[in-house]
Amino acid sequence: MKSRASPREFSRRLLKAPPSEQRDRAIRRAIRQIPRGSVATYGQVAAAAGYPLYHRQVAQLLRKSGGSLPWQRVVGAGGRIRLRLDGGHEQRLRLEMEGVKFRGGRIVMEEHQHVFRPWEFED
DNA sequence: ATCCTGACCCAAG
DNA sequence: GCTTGGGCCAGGA
Repeated sequence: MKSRASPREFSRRLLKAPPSEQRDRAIRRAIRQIPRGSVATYGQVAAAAGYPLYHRQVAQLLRKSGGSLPWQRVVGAGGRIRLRLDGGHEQRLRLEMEGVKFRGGRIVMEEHQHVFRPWEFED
């Protein structure tokens, strides 16, 4: 017999190529869950939406249609702002206006980390 | 089909 | 602490 897919590969295939529209809806829903003064990482948003390996697509979606979402509340792992130049500056200002504190170049995640509640995403 | 590009992530060094 | 390489994935050229 041929070698079988690893557990990780197995789950990856199950979640592979979901309709982009449905995926985007789930991601938007997750982002809208983040309250003022809190933040979540790209990876956490993706996982909360039901697509653990799609953190890059969260960023992709934000680039495309961030205007209709509280985009400033989605940050990089460790509370880092990943947007560059003016964009990054604006994101930081927007967050500080919501009361989010920074230490060095990072958000104080111990205070502002939003914890998603899985059951709020059931259909 | 192939190559390149991201608002990514993380284990290593 | 910071930098890097490799892994990930969709979308556009």
